[in-house]
Amino acid sequence: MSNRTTLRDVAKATGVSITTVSLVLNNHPTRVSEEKRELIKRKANELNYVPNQTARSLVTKRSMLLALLVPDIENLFFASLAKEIEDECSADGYSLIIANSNDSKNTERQLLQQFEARNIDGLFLIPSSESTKDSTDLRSEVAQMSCPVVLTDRLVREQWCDAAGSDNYQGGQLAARLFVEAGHTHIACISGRHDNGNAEARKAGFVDELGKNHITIDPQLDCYGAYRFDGGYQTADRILDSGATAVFCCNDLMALGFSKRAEERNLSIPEDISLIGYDNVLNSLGIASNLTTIDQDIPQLAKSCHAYMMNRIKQKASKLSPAPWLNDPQTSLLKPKMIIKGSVRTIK
Amino acid sequence: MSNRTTLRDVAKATGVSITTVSLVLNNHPTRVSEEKRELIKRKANELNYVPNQTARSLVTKRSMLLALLVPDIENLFFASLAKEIEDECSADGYSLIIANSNDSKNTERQLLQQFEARNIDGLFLIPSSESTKDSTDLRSEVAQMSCPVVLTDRLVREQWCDAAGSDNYQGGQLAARLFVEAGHTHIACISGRHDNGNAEARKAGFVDELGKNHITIDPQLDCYGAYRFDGGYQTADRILDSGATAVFCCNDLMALGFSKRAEERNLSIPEDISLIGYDNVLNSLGIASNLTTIDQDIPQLAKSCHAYMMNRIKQKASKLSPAPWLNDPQTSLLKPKMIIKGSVRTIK
DNA sequence: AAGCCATGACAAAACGTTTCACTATTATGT
DNA sequence: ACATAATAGTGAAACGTTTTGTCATGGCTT
Repeated sequence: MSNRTTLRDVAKATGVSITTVSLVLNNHPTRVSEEKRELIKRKANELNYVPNQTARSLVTKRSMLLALLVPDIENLFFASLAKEIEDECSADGYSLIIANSNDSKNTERQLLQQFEARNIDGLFLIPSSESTKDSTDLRSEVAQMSCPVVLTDRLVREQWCDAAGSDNYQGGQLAARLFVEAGHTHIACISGRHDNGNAEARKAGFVDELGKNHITIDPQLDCYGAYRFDGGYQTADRILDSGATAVFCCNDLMALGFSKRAEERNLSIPEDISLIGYDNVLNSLGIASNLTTIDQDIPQLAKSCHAYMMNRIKQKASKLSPAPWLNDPQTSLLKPKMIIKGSVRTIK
Repeated sequence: MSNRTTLRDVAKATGVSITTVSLVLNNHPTRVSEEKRELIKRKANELNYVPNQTARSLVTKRSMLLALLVPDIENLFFASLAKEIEDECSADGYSLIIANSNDSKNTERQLLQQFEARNIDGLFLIPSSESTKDSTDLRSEVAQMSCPVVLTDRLVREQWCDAAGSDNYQGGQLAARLFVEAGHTHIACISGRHDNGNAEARKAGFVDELGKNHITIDPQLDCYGAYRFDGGYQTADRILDSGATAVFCCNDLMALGFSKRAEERNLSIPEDISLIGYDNVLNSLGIASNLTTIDQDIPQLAKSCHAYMMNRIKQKASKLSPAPWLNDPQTSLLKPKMIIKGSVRTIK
């Protein structure tokens, strides 16, 4: 509205200059008598003065606004990540714009422009699947931005800016090791054909680790599905008919679908077949489950990203080079954690 | 950063005034020769000029920024709503700030202030549970805002600003009617003790409609649980032991928990007991399910809210009264829709 | 030749802050 | 009594836009 209280109004009401009011309300170290100080604060309160962040941004060149670009806010993993990142940011006085790219490279590009126009102070970027496959376009778009960018969750092959994600390869290895230690040799895997690299890495780690133990996956049992309930449900029959004793699903929803089908066939987990999922997402969905799965520490991931961001923001304030956040890019890969529930049986 | 291209830069590069550049780039109807027009646009592009929305906001008094305050972004319902609202807004050139109140009245208040400071053009507000119960505080906070507010999804008893939600009472009635028509008379209900009024309304509609058909719910079978999987799972035994033939769960997750327990006891749905859920959320979660449930048309809800918002924004631009969006508040209640799957059996 | 209109373009104010450099007043030291 | 220093506070520029009112030019009408 037009009639919000401004510094000028407060100044007028207290009989001092705008400068003084500004100085006092921002608690700047300046010489103003205690009485005036009190008076100004009181009046500002009375008049319901709220500083105009827009005007402030214009002169300070800091908007106190960060942005998070997610491929799909309806995906619980991203929603949780968004929540955690927002918590981190607001603890530092920043607001967060959350926007959806719908995993489209095009929307992604448009949103980067929008963010730039809004003078955000930093961007947490979860690239679209397409951009993870070939990041050259994204890279040049990011280079045009005038604020730090931190690649979040989804890494790209080339390392050209700070990035924090989860070590999916190692997660796959963990799953493999658990199966091996439990004595399984006839093992299946359900992954997806098209993805952003994360699930791919899970499978690679799984397969490689099995290989180290001289176990190979029967190509018949190397299944692909959508990353949803159906993906597990539909491929279940093939695996259940094969006599495999263990299945690794590249995410929990597929594992849930798999177990549903197993149940329908009166097979039980883990008595008849062992199962490992990925993401540890079922409990957050409110679905009680005994699925052994692999957890990505989302709060920790948020912390890492946020830490990178704050560093770059500080650095930017001090340096003069054009895009200091593209120098010396850091990457951190969080260790995944096995969450042991009851879905893996030891074979003697 | 400091070195973004400004209007001045473009003006200098083309040898015209800042005014002219601004006029041309905004496609204002003004008299500028075609050659200059082209030249300006070309140069602006070359220099990668991006208008500074902050500066623009300061003078136009429109930030093109809307905000959405949700109680819990990790709740799929809100996540979907957020996505839909964002889509609506960005189609109009607005950006959306999504923030989490964690259902805390306190955080809610703080965020309202933040939004105000940022000169948002409008706020979609999903009140905290506490505020739905007693909205007097919220009301006065909203009255302090200088932008339109639209109450979203969660209504408050007093109608003091535009609001759009779903008719939960009617949803409960739908469930009751379906059971009645299917010939059920021994009916149970699982709801939650503490909520924001929405699930309460569902239950009230359910109970009232049953009453009209001279059916009452045995107090023994009027159960309360948390609004999660466990809520249904834990109360299941009591209901299953009672000989009830039908259960209405105030949300899908409780229904899922209930059916899990039933399955464990080798009872099947709907052969042994009929079940209705609420929210139609399982399929969006990627969980295939045969649960008959009640759907809230989220895209439509988003459209309604957005329509209210755009009207109020227009109105504000034209009127001079202090807070025109508090006059003549509109409320719209969307009709819920029964999604028939296979979880209700007809008793002959 | 004077008046008028259309065209093409611009200067300057305004938006609400922050911040730098500066002034006016009073107190202190000698 | 004078210089110096500390105290209390202010004026004005700057941030990058939008927008209003004005100006210069040249062609057309009378």
